[in-house]
Amino acid sequence: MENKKKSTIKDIAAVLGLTPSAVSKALNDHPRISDKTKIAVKEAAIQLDYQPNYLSSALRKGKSNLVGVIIPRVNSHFFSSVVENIEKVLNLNGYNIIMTQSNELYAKECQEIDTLLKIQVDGIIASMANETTDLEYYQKIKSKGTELVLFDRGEEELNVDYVGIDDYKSSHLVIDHLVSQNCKRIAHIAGFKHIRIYKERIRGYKDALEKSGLVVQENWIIESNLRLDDGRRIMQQLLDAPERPDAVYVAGDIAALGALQVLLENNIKIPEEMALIGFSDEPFTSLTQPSISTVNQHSDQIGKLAAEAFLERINNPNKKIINRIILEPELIIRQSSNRNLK
Amino acid sequence: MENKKKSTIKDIAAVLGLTPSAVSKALNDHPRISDKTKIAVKEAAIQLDYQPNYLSSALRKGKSNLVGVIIPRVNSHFFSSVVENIEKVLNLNGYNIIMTQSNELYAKECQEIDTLLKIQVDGIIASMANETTDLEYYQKIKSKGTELVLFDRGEEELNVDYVGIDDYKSSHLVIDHLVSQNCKRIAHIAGFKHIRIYKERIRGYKDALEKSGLVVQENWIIESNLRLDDGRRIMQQLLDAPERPDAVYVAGDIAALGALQVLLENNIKIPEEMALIGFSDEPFTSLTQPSISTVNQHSDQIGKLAAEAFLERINNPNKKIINRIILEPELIIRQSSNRNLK
DNA sequence: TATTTTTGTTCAATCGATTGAACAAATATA
DNA sequence: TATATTTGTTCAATCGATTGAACAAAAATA
Repeated sequence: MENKKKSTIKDIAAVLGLTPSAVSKALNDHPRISDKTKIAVKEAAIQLDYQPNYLSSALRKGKSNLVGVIIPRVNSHFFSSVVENIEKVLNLNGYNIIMTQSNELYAKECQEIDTLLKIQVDGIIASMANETTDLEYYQKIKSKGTELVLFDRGEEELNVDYVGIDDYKSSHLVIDHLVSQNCKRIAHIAGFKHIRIYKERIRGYKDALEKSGLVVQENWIIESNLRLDDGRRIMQQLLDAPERPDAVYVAGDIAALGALQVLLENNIKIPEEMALIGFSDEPFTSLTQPSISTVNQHSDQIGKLAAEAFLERINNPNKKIINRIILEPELIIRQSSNRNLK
Repeated sequence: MENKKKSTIKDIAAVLGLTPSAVSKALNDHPRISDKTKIAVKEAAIQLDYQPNYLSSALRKGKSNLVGVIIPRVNSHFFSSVVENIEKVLNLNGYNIIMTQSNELYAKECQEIDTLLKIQVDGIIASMANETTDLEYYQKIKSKGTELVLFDRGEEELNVDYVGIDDYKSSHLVIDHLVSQNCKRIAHIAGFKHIRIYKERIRGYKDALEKSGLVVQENWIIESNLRLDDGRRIMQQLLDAPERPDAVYVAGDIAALGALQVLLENNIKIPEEMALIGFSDEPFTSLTQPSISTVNQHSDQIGKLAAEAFLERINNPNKKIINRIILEPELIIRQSSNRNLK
């Protein structure tokens, strides 16, 4: 049962009376090898169930054909969909991916980067953890000569290819819609300002309010980790405040779900008394009662484009231009903010 | 900025006037190397920012120190928690893990196995996809001499180490509890019978009913993929039937959530008119209104034990005994089945 | 002093595949 | 026929680290 002897090019060579190098060249379609030999070698390879030794060829070629993907967490539809699409594109191009998650922790992220560099991946495609402010480890990736592409959460200072959506514009879509629904007092459950995407959403929120002639109240911009509990806690806080908002724009769907729970528990009418909008178009937003309006980030496109950016770079190592691909956000209007529908 | 030259043992040797082999031995604490040399080598290694080349040592030693983990899907608390704990234990022992997901698809699972074998992982820890009935690919892992440990979803015929819970007993806990709540007509939204764990849950369900003197109705055992929609569809079906059950035991939490949604939409009183119990203790079960009773599978323990089983085996390659570790399930009683509380 | 043992290091082969150079044979050209 | 070109294969070095054997020097024993 146990057939542990893996065959090598040496074995094939022995069978056919050739040298290992001839076999190697035949398998790699070297022009100087005759078609007759190539066919014979390839048949023998199948006969012997030959599998190339990845380690040795990677060592020799200085190329592993492995790409590391680092995401904050995996149980989010957005991130797992991005990874799925990265994988799809890279597999077609002979690469395999290694997926790791930082769990939003800087220390874990550093450890994952070290592991990936150790196994000598050809590149890393990453979205940064919430905690990450020190970019030293990302510099390290570049200084080792490993390709780096960031998506969604990425900082401009790193000067690497980036794929994401226009967060500033997303906020405009959200606020304009809420204003059209006649909302006047719009609060924002925000992500942390030190992360670029959340900073942009806050900036867009403020500018869009001013554009519509509404006043920006600083105490209605509340930063958090955007976990379920954060959404619950902050929504309760908003309800308890002397002046209640009549709409809440949450920078993440999970926190929006928490907010929704609190609203339901307090028998607040949605969207009449309070409109609610989330961010990311997680699948559950269409399943809740009422369903939650949200912003579609085009996770499939992001994954595809990030993978292509990596391929582009690995195939043109001395390319100097940095690509920043910014996709158009799309507002998905559901029950939680649509006063006309009800 | 770009400091691409990675240093090797050769560089260290050159600096100290030694040979590469002396350096290698010094770094690996070979007994025949003097302490003086060891210290000098290790200092030079730090000075030169030396990182061992994983590929070359893996090639030479025939050992990658990489373990592949295959799970059906990653956006489930149970699986991601198992992976987290596998990683924790293995990292401490000098291994790194590569996590992949099958998305419950047999074809994807085969592809992932091929990838993992290609990068020559030292072992694979896996939970099988729902679709998988053909065990050929798992045989392949073993025949290549790669260690294999299964958890949760695993088949006995494969004859490999396994970690899971006692599914038969779980059903007894569930049914006994429902009976104690005075439920008489208990339906079972089941997983597919061809998968051992679901078969066991069904067997336990039947036996427990009989033990309590209740009649087993075959049309109240409905197999499915246990997705959210399956739960919704089947619950609706049960509500529309001439005789309604007064309790439903669902073999998965996601499907239980679907069932709960339908019950709420139909204004059925829970647990008075209908009690509901899920399986896996996914975090959301405690967040719903009402919260869902469920079975705790000890994901942390499973991950830890699976990793330890792998280590045990890799350290004793000629060990013949197969370990089957079966953990005790724990019933978590929440609002959806506790008639006394309300 | 001669011989054995211990210690510290170097030598050389190895893991498996790749690749430019070298070489011989076959074919084409002058 | 002599020379140039093309074709098919082998040779040998290489990627970087590891490891048993060999060797020389130092220390211990007879």
